[in-house]
Amino acid sequence: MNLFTDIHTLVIDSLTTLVAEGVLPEGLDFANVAVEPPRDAAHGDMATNAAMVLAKPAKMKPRDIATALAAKLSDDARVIGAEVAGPGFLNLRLDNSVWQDVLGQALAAGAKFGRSDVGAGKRVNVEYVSANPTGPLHVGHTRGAVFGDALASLLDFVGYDVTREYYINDGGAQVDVLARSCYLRYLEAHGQTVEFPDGTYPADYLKPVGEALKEKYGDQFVDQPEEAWLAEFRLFGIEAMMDLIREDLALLNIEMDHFFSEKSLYGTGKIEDALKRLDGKGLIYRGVLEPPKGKKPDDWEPREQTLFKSTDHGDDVDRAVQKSDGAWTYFAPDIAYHNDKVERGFDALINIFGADHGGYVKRMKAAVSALSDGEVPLDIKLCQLVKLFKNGEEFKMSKRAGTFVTLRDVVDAVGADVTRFMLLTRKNDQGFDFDLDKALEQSKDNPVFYVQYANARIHSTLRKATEQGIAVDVDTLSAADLTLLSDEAQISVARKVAEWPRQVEIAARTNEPHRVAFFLYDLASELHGLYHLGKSSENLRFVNESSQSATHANLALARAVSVVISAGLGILGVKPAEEMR
RNA sequence: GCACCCAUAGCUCAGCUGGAUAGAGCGCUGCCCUCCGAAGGCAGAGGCCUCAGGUUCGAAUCCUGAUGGGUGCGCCA
Repeated sequence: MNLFTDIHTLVIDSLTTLVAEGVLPEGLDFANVAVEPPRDAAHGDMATNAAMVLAKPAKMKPRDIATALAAKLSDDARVIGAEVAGPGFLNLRLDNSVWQDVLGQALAAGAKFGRSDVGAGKRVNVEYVSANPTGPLHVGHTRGAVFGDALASLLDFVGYDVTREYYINDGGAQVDVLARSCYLRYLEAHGQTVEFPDGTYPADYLKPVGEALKEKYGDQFVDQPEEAWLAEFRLFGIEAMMDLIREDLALLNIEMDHFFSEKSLYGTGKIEDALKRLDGKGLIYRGVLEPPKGKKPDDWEPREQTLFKSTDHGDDVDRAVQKSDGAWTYFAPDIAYHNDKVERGFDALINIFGADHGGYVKRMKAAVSALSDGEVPLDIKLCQLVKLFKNGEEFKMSKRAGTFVTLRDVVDAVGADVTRFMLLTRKNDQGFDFDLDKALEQSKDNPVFYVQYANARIHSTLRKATEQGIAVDVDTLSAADLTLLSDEAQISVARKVAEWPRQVEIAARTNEPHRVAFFLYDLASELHGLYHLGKSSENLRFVNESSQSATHANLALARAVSVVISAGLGILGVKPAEEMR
């Protein structure tokens, strides 16, 4: 299915034969032998570095190895040229039929084209968003939400068994603050004038919660002390906020498989169990932490508390799991939560954090490493900050000034598809300036539009063909004589299509969905280019009046491109457009 | 003070885990609609990949150290 792995296999087989024949010495390690598309198409279709990698261990000249390998590879029908170049590269030229075959495969596989089993059904847990249940999602959360979701889809595409998970921080002091803020709105709903002291949330989105509380409880808590209503209001508030958050996620078509409650870890022995597990490995001890350097802690005094020896697993300092008064730190339930993930049997864990949580990476990795004895890898992807721009000016976020830019604001402004694509057209660890005006522009400057346009063009062409009485269904196109696609421009597009399975694999291996977005842009560019060549040469026109068989072949090519664009956009969570409006 | 991330064209960014002459969009200079959507295409100019060392056949990519920017850093959440 993946042409590159096929050729890689061919190269390795040929090398093995050369060893058997005594041309190459025994015991060579072929692990570093790579087969890649050369950067410059003039160098051929594929290139291998085998000769250079093996030259030293084999104690031979690279060019001698390359020459021997070239002779072997030329025996394969697919290889029509093998040239030694530069320091010892071996450039392979493949028969056009190779690319034409791939198009046939793409049409036959449809939406499945590019899927693979490299994930081997391994269970991966992708935790993302995990915003505190104290309000709607804002721009900062949006990037992590989109990134995590696309990554999950990507991993699913290459054969992992993926669980999308959200950790609800409903156990700490911030939900008490929420409860108090809800109470103030509740009083307000009863006609009182309220003020929001420091340490409460004055936000408008709690007004309806206040109303709902009034609806539910009437005035029974109006003059009551905090103990009377805190627990109830907290529960109610969290539920309301999670509803809000779920709605926000739905705006971006994100649906979680599992919501995990921090609260469920308390009073159930889960935290104790997790720490016992660490203790059993000798990683829990009583001790005193060094004061933090740099900042001048005015109220610092050394106190003995329970610590996790995270330095044994790569952290810079050991971390407290229990405060000196015996209460759990924030880290303790986090350990328990990840212990739970390990116990649920996941083969790999991925967490998506905002840049502001960069400081927790080491300790979380240390915890998972310790809990799973290094068996379960935890990859943490940090999403850097998003700055919003409109009319060339930056939108500053400030809760106090009330300029709180929500996820909903962004989606309202540019739509879910644009939001998703734009945020994914960037490496996660790169900061992002999101220009809302540009995102709405319908031009080449806007990658979403450009890719969508390519797909719409294909469908427009297919519609046009249908109007002319030409059959464009998949069966007809699959039966087309693809050998007619022999022009370099057509083969070039086919090459790009053939690259898709490889690109998804790379993207999945590196946990980098942005690679998919960039690939789609390139593919769209190929398509636009070929389309315009049709203006000058008739046989490159998708609909060719003088030859029905050429038309079918061209439309097969176009449809194969569409198949890949649809699949790629599917991974990114963007709906492929069949026409532009 | 410490940790993590980033530094590539005037601007915004890619660069397939070490490969050949470092790519794309915008902007700039030109060209291309009697034609399946010009909402596009083609071409040109533009680079000491921040700097200095190191590793090797080979470095934008890996290591060390600077410099500049970002994000964090107690028993907070």
